[in-house]
Amino acid sequence: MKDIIARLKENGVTLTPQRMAVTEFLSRSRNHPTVDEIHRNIQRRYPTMSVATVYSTLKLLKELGEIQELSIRKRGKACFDPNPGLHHHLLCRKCGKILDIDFNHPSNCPIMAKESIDGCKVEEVQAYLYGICPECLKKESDKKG
Amino acid sequence: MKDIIARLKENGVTLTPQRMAVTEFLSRSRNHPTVDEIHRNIQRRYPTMSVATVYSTLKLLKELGEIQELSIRKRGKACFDPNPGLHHHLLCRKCGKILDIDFNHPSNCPIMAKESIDGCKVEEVQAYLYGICPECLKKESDKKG
DNA sequence: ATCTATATTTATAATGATTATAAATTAAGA
DNA sequence: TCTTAATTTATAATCATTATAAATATAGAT
Ligand SMILES: [Mn+2]
Ligand SMILES: [Mn+2]
Ligand SMILES: [Zn+2]
Ligand SMILES: [Zn+2]
Repeated sequence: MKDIIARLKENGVTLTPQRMAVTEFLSRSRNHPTVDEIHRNIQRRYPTMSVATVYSTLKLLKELGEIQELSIRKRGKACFDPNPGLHHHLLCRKCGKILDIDFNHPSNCPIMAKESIDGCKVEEVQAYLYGICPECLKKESDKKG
Repeated sequence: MKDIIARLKENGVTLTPQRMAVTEFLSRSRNHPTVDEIHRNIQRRYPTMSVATVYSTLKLLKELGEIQELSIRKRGKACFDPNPGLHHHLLCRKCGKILDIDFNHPSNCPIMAKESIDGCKVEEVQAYLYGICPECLKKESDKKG
């Protein structure tokens, strides 16, 4: 958190209260919030906060490599990940939660090698899995006995 | 092609000229066309073809597992893949082409194992890579000498 | 072949997340 | 404090997709 703020300053970013609020909210976040969720949460303490500013701040943070954007909800809202590092995600079809999928060794997953695949230069990877999360699987098996 | 038609019949699908046209166009396709591209191409021979029917036919083919939909162009148009089997894709940032990325052995890529990862039941996988295709890489290196 | 009920297609409007715009406000530096 | 540039805000525009309802086509029965 402190780090992000420091890096933003280094990059000459004006640290407005709105930008601080978005950055702070995201870095606290353990899930992958949407623009709406971010906006609503900040508005509770900062009623004049506009959704346009949330968009612009997220764009800024993304361009600086501090966060990443996920398009896992195909035509739905984008979600934002305070962790910009390469990892995969699973969208649970029962509860809608988005889980981090980490292959403990990047070497286990060839698309995490980045660099070059099939003669293509690979600059970004988004791997989206769709299925059912452990919690929902448990609920299902409990119901069935 | 003949196979798809046969399977559609088996599933009790009414084979209208419009549905035939979409199915035929897709199965001929070696790339990953958008709704627009499909519509425009069919309209040349079938001027009354509506875009709504392209949408509805694609939905049908997808539900029957004959094609798959890609959301690799994040907030842009969806593209459709006549090959419903699991494989990855790369979107070239220079030319916009979408390439198939095939790891020759599915065992090389753990997210192709499907079944279960990290206690999650995995039902679908979409791996989107972003970068530069071999053709565009060549053009770049040619320019530089 | 004709009729009828059902399914499909078509044109059109509605949706909804995101982006663009321009006026109002704020921040930074002189 | 004053001035200029950057940022925020409210609002409108965009655009792929989905919903709707009337028109048309299909399939099965007569
Ligand atoms: Mn994540
Ligand atoms: Mn493909
Ligand atoms: Zn779940
Ligand atoms: Zn290319």
